[in-house]
Amino acid sequence: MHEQLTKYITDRIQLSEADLQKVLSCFNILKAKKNELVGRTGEPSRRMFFVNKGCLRVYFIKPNGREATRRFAFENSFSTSLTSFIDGSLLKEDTQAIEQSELLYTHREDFYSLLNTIPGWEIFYRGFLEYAYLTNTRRLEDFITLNPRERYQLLLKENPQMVLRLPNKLVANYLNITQEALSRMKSGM
Amino acid sequence: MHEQLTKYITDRIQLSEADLQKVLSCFNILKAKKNELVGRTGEPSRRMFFVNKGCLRVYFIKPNGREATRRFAFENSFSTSLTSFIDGSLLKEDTQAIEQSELLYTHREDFYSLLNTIPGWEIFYRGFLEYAYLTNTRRLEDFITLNPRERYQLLLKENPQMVLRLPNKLVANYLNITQEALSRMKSGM
DNA sequence: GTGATTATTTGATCAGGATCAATAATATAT
DNA sequence: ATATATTATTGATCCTGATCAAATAATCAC
Repeated sequence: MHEQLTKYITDRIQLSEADLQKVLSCFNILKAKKNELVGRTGEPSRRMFFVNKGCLRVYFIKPNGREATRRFAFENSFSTSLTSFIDGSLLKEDTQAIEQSELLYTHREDFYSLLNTIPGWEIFYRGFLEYAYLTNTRRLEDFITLNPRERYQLLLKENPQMVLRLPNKLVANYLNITQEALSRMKSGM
Repeated sequence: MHEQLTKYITDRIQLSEADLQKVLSCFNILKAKKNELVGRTGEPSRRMFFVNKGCLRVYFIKPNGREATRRFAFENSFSTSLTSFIDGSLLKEDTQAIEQSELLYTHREDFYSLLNTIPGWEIFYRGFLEYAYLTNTRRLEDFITLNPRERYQLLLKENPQMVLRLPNKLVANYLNITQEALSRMKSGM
């Protein structure tokens, strides 16, 4: 059950067998049904998820009441509502399993205690933060430099599986365009 | 010369006097003239700046040849081209002193060696990364949820000194709108 | 201080994508 | 399997902010 997570971690940092077991013991299993929310706005629980199978979607509600997708997390990736995870505040986003999913999760408190007890874990978290920053920066840059059509073409080029795997509605939402506009783009107009 | 930096650091982490001196000794002084570039796209040098006085602007060139402002850094804040600082790659952005400025800087190599030699420094950097992530996330959210007019109004509300201090051209660029549009917004249409 | 450059304002036009509406296709539940 | 709900497509219209252009105003360099 923890093989994928083990590989993910040991690919990134070096840990003694004992420390690795200590880390793994902080992760619990959670099976989520399609469309189930595993994190809800306003909840105090901040969990860090690792996706074994399936897909998570983090989104928030815009002032106009519509949803805005923050990101997707597919197999073998970590996902959390990082803004709340960082400062311990209540969740400001929902996290939804958009497919039937198999997740591992650790509570914020356990995660942070690992930072103090396992030397390598600070490096792991640093790497996580750096990667999160890079990803975010790239996404912001895409919004600043590209129009909707160009954003779609970039996604298609760099993440074709996302376009294939997800319903139009979610792809459009992630690109911050209407599904009508995406539909027209796909049909090549 | 290092008083502001000392305060900035000691407000955030606890350091022995010896460690503090070790940190401070890594920072050099740089006076920059208005419009001078203190970091250029393609350069190998990755420096972390602390603004004692003046203002830095980080920007990159869009595919269409125009500039896009990543952020401004005013007095008492750190600034670096973080994407290159993180992975050691060549600079992908310019950093410009938009006013006559007084800067302290440390080289990436020195900064990273502090991470290994001074225990508290890892915490300092973690805080820096977390803050950078939060800032970036908020900015991305603004682009996703607000139209140009609303972005301007938000900036005016949350950062009025930025609108007052900077030329329209740069404010507009930061908001990713044309200066014509900003001019019309300011005149209240 | 004067000329030259750069920034701001104002006007006219245009286009991309949003919105609204209706239908068709899929997926879901019982 | 059928009914229901959700998602996708297509069409018509509209609106915001971009673009282009020209005139002023403000800065800068010498």
